[in-house]
Amino acid sequence: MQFRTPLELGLLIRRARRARGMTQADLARAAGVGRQWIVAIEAGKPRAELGKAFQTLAALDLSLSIHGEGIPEPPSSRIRIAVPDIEAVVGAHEGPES
Amino acid sequence: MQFRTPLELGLLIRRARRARGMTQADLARAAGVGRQWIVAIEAGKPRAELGKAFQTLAALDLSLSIHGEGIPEPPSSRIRIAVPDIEAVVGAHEGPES
DNA sequence: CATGAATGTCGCTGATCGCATACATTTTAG
DNA sequence: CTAAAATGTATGCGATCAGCGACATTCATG
Repeated sequence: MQFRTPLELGLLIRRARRARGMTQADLARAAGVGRQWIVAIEAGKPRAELGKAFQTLAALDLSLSIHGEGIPEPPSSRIRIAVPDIEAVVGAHEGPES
Repeated sequence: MQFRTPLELGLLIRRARRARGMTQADLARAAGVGRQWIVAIEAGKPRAELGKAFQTLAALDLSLSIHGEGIPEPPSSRIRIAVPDIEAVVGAHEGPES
């Protein structure tokens, strides 16, 4: 699921929290922040602390990923293809040289 | 590329910035923040403003995604399989009933 | 409808923010 | 090596934060 604003992040946090049957107070305790802060982040507060956002995502067992120019791709998505040495293959069919 | 801390985010921002040949001042201007803030975020400052982080990612044309319990998957990754109506299939081979 | 839980809001406080400017240090070119 | 550019650091400033406690409001559920 892609997102690009604090508001979208807040809505996603809320969905995930509810999917786990947690109250704002529960999540606040689990993330080590004030309940008020959860209220704010779910409402999309743009000036909230970045670090607490990470703590909250961790408390919800959510993982973030980023991608774009200059960001390495995970190896799992990089398909490795064995490229044969053409000369060697051809040579094998022609028998030893000269 | 997955990440879970402000420091990792900072390093990724730095890599993306350099991949684009931008200086911190360039990025600061593009993202609408002070150069000092770029220095801080790249260093992993945990109390930086969430909103400015989004602005910065946008300025670098980077996109964020999140996943975990309670987060909807993008439709493109959901493979749709047509499930045949077994009764109907069997019936077609047996001819009309009774 | 009644009640308790969950959620949103207010005012207060000490702490921190982010910007600007100036300066120090490191890196990059010539 | 030297000069310029890029990056990191320090100080001062007004503005905002996040937590707390107390309420107000909305949501469930019987």
